[in-house]
Amino acid sequence: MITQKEIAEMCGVSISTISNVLNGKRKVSEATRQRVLEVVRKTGYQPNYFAQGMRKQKTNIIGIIAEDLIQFSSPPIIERIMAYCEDMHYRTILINMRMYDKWRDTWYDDEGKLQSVLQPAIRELLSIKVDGIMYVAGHARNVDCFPDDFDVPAIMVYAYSESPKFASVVIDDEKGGYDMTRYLITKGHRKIGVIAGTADNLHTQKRILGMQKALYEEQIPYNPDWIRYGDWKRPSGYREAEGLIREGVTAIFCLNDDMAAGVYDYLYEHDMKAGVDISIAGYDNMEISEYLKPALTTNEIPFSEIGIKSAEIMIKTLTEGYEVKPGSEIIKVPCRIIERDSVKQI
Amino acid sequence: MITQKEIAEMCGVSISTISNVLNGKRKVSEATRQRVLEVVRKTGYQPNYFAQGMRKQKTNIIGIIAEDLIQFSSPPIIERIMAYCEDMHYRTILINMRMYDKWRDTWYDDEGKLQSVLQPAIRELLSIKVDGIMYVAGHARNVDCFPDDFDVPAIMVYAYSESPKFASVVIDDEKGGYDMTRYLITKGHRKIGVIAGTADNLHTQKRILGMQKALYEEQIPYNPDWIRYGDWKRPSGYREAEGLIREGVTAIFCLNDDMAAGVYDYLYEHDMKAGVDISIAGYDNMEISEYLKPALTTNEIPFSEIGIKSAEIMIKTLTEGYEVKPGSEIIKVPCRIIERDSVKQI
DNA sequence: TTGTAAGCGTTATCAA
DNA sequence: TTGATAACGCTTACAA
Repeated sequence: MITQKEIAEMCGVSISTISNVLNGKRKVSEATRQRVLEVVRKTGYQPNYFAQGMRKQKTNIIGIIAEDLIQFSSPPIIERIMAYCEDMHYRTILINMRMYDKWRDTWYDDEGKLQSVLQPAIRELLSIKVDGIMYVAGHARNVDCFPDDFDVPAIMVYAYSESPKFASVVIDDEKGGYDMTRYLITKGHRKIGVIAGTADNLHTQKRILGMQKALYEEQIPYNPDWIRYGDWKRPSGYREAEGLIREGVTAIFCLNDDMAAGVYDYLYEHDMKAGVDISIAGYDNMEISEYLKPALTTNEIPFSEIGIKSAEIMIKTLTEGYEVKPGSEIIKVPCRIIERDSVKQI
Repeated sequence: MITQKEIAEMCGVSISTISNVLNGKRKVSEATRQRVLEVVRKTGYQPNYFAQGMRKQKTNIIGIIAEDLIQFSSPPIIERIMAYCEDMHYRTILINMRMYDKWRDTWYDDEGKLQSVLQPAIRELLSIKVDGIMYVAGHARNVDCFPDDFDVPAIMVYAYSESPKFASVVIDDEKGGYDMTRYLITKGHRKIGVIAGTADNLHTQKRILGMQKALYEEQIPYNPDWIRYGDWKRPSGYREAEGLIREGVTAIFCLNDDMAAGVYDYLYEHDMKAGVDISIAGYDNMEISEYLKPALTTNEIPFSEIGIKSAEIMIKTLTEGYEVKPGSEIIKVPCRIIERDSVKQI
């Protein structure tokens, strides 16, 4: 690999001149400048990464730690972060902790497991001297990720930072629950059942809170019997559908699309049809929601916006020394209802 | 950040002793060894990445260039590559070219566009001095990626390398087409329609070739009228379904699940049912295939195996100086038929 | 406008 | 068994 020294020899100038041309730091005569650039281009010179990193403080690299690349939320978020950083001339480096591969469903709230892979990941990024770290969670919860005295700018993406020192970018679950409930009410529904995720989950809690607000505003009593808890998976949707239908609800709001698909399974088996015999709404706008029949009305999660927003904050912090105001920096990105054919007007 | 020099001072030894303890290269008295390790642990010393990289030739990093992280094939392949490398104590660094984001569907065969982002990506990895490069394509085709005189071990994943100097790990499309056709024949079908992808696509061509072989073996004439070309997207499945059904085929083999979903759309509209009125088979085993009703019988693409296999070859090349035998190194990983409810016995 | 030289943190070579 | 020192490629302060 060609070095500045070799270029200097070829051009008959000193190596600092080469460096100066390349970085445009000092006045260099136009003639030598052209000559140098010509040789640089011809030889395909690339600065040695390590030498540069060693010399400078900044690396212009932003480290991304993903809990799990396989989670459906991760690729679109990371894609946008990378795109934004690229536009701003920052490089990114991705560390995939592969939590699911390592521990299946058992890691969410096991601090020990998380820390055992997180700490090496952070150390690795620090030794690479990244300018900032973005933690991309697999789902919303409080994550205790960075110590309070962490001296590298860091952002929590798609989850809440335990420490108020770090900004979080999350979806607005409460508004999401509120909006969908209002939508169902607008469609004439007053007996609305819910198939929620696990009860201890933040998404679950906030969405139900939003629902309560919408019901209250319309003076519709909140009926706890109509709130059933699943486990985010399809069979639990199937399982809870029966009871809810027996209760006589006219609409079922599933807190994710997968459980909504489970409800569809139940309906299919009992010769019923979403949007005809009963109304179904989902959450996530996963690919499958467009393939269910009738297509599922659902709440789209704005992964792109989450990625962009979080990258924006990071770059702003880096370039303008933008400081996170303790406690105030939780950016909530709203979801968007995608109206399809599974909710009928009654 | 603490350095070897500081540790040396703390221990009252020279810095080369520290280095030797850390790398276990030379005999060091047990006493000093313990003392050094103690201080290292207490201070949380981390070797400076850049200094190390500058000094050593090897970095133990494998670079992954992804055409597009958003392609559904990419995350599972990359996940397995990362897992395998991690097990073998190699680090990975991922560059996402984001081809789709940049050019939508227009980049597949536009060498100029590809090279304009590929070359910087390769240069970046070379300047990081990665030990090897794995190119993860978004779909199968011949890719002209590395020059013949490329001196870093490189592997083409999920596509064919233009140059025989580099190993390729691909799916066995011909066998996939063959297997599914045989399966349909076993189920009693002799009039089998195909909704293929674009005609110039390698997946398309090889799968149809496999089908021909299976038909020939059973002495069933190949009827070109029953081969229709779509564009891999759902509406094209819908579009081609009609003609094929009019032709009186008893089964339709769709070369991806998305087009099979299009056929389902057509059936749904015409009050027909897959697995009852006609048999449908897909390809890919995308998530949706399990959600279609009746669930779609399809051919699963072994992303995990592709990832593992390619990573294995890379590590083997690196550690054993394993050399690619020109022309002979195309690893074909078989697909696996996932039998569901969309194909009936006749 | 250009060149010289120090220094970043590590490893490797050689000498002690 | 240990220590001094050169070298890796680059940036930058200072000298010319």
